[in-house]
Amino acid sequence: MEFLEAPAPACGPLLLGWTLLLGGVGGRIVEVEAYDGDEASHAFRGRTGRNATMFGEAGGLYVYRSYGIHWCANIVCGPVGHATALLLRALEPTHGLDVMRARRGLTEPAALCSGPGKLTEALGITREHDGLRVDRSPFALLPPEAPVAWDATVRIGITKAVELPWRFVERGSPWLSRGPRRA
DNA sequence: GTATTGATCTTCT
DNA sequence: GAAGATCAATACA
Repeated sequence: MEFLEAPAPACGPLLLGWTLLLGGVGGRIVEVEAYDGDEASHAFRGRTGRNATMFGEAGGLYVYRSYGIHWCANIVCGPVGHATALLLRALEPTHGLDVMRARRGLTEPAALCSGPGKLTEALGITREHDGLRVDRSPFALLPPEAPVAWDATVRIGITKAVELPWRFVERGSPWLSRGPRRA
């Protein structure tokens, strides 16, 4: 996990293929977005109550409420105080499929974790997990078994700094979030 | 198939 | 008081 000490845009491709588990439930990371001091970052205007976790150690989990309905989870990168993080946008479900299906009320595996709000619901991530480390219980972060081929595209769902190519996806993965357009 | 909108709440201005 | 790193349902072609 030493690679997380770098700013998020450099960490992004390296995080693809890792397996994130919460209580033994989760999957391979196939889509992330980097935020690093740009206008779309929650930390753009400095430290606040909400984004305090982003200013902490690399490997921490920054969880926030999105649109009043969903939770979104980031893995904090960079040196302490840099406030750079990777938004988890999609997982390939590999562990605890039955649990995730029950939480999401679905039978369709392709829709279990194909979006930031979906994967937090599937894993059961909430505000309680804000500030916890992804490499310690109840979380686990397992390295990729093989190198991952990836592409960089523009980020999704934001209104500022739209042009930065800071969305990283596993090439050809069928588990990606939908977004306005595919990569 | 694509486009539009409602749900619902925390945070910051 | 407005905006927002979303999702799912509905409306239209």
